[in-house]
Amino acid sequence: MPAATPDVSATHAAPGSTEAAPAFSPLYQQIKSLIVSSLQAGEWQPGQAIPSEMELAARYKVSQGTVRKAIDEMATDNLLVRRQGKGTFVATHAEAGTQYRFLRLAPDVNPVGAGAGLQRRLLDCRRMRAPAEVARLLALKVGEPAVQVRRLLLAAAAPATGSSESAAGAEPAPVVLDDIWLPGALFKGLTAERLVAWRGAMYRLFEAEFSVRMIRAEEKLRAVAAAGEDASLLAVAPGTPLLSVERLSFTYGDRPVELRRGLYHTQAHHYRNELN
Amino acid sequence: MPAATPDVSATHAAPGSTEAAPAFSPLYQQIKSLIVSSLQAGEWQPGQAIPSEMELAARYKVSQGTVRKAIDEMATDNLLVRRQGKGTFVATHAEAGTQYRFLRLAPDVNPVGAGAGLQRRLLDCRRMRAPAEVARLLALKVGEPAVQVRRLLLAAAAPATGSSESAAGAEPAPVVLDDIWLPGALFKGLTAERLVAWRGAMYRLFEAEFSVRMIRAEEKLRAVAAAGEDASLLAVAPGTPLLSVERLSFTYGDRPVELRRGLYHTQAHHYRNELN
DNA sequence: CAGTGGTCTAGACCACTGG
DNA sequence: CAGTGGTCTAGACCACTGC
Repeated sequence: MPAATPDVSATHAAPGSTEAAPAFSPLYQQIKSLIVSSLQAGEWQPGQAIPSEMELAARYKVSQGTVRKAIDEMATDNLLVRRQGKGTFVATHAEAGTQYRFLRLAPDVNPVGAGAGLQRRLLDCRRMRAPAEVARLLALKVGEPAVQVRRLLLAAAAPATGSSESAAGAEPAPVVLDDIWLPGALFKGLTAERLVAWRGAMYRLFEAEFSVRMIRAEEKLRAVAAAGEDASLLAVAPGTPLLSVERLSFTYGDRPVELRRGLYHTQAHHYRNELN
Repeated sequence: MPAATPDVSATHAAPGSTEAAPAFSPLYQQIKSLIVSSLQAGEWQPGQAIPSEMELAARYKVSQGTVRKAIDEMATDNLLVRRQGKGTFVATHAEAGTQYRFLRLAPDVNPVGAGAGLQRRLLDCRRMRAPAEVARLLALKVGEPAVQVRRLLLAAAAPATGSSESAAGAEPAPVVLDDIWLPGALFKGLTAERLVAWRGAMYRLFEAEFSVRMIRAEEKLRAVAAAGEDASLLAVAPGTPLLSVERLSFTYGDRPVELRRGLYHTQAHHYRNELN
C-alpha cells in the first residue's frame, strides 16, 4: 500500500465531533487542494499528463466521481486541461496560438488571430531595488531586488490609413509599451540576452526557466495622455490619449509575481472584454 | 402521465441509428435547452424559484443527477442561482447591491461598494430611426425604430484633490457619459418620464417592464480625447483623455438588445478587470 | 483492442432553511 | 420536522484516442 499520500479522512471533519469551527470542507475540495499542492511542488510539469481519474481515486481513497468533480473545477479554473481519450494535462499557458496569455488587444480590422502579428522589441532589462509602490504591490520588502523589463510591441500590418500600396512590408507601428517588474528572488538568471534569445511568449519563458506559472491577473484601466519618453517611444504626439493598463499577475496561492504597466495606443486596436 | 412535456428521448440520438450528422448532444445539454426555453417563455419570472431538482427530473424523465448537471452549468452562466435548503431561483440581474450590472468602474480610493454612490442624471430620451452603424450592431433593418437614451453618472464624493473640508456635500463630479441605443420594437413604452421615475438599476427596469434580460455583454475599450459637447457635459477640457467603452449586450440566444457607448472620466476612477 | 475521459443512473447521507 | 440543494458512492455504458 503506497505511503506518502496524505490521509484524506484526517482532514475530513469527523462525524459526531462537536468541535466548533474546523470549517468543514467537502472531500472534493480537499482533493483539489492536494492536486494543487502537487502542481506547486512540480510533481507534474506543464503539458504533461497527470494520473488518470481511476489512479487518483485509488491514491486518495475516494470514488472516481469525487476526483472528477475536483478535476472539473480545476479545468474551469484553467489549471488543468481535459482531453477525452487521452488524459488530463497540466495547463501550459502560452501554448501554440496563445502567444499572449493576458493581452486583450485586438486589431480593429482583420480580427482573425487575436494578438498575432505583433513584433517585440526589448528596450531595457535591469536589476534594481524595488521602488516602494512596486514593492507594496508585489508583496516585497522595500529595497528587495527586482527586475525591470521595458519593451515595445509593434504591429506588422500597415496602419489604418489604407493607402493603395504597401499592404505588407510597411514600417511596423508601435502599439504597446510595457513596463514589467518581477521579484528578483524568483527570476535570478533573467537577463536581456535571455529575453532576446527567447522565441515564444514571455510567460512561456517564465514557466520553462523559472518555474513561475501565471494563474490569474487583475487589471486597472485608465485613459491617460502620452508624455515625454513614452510618447516618443510609441511614436505619438504628446497629449495623445493612451490606454493605461496596470496588471498584477498571481501564481498559486494568490501570490503576486508580476506587475506590468502597459500603455496601449488604441488608434487601430481596441481592448476587448467579455462580461457575464 | 403528464403530457405537454417534450419527450427527451425523441431528440436523443437513437442508438443503432447510422444516420450521419444529428450532432449528438448529451442529455443534460438538452435539459439545459429546455429550461432556457422555459425561461425565455417566461414560465418562471426573475427572482422566483423554479421547480425542485426532483420535480424537474420527473418532468423530463431523467435522473436527478442529470438535472443537477444542467442546473449547475446554468448557475455558473449566471442564469440561475442555487440556494441550499431553499431552492433554485431565476437570476435577477440588478439585485440589491448589484446597482450596476456591467459597470466595471471603481473609485481609486475607498474601494468599498464598487459602483455605489453614483447619481444619475437623464439628459435625453428620444425615439428615432436607427442609424446604419447602430442598426448593424443591433441586428435591425436600417430605418427601424430605435430608442436613444443619454445620461450622466456623477460621483457624490469629493474629487481627488483632497482639501481638508467638504468631505461630503461637495458638488458631484460627472464621471460617466452614456449613450444607449435600444431596439424600438422591444421597448415600446420607454419614455423619459418612465426613466426618471424609476428608482433602481436600469436593467431592473428592462426586466420588470419590458421582459428583456441581459445575459452577457461584449465590450471594446479605447482611449479617446474629449471633444465638443461630450467634454462640457463631463466638465473636462477638450483633449482630456477619456476611456471609451462600447458595449453590446445580449439576451437569450445571443440576440443583441442594447448598444451602449460610454465615456468614462478616469481621473479618480478606474476600470477593473479580472483575467483567468 | 485497452485505456482514457464523458454521460447517466440510483441511492445514501449530509447541511441548510423554514414552518 | 419535511423539503431543498450539496456531497459521495458504485456501477454501467458511451465516445474518443492510439496502438
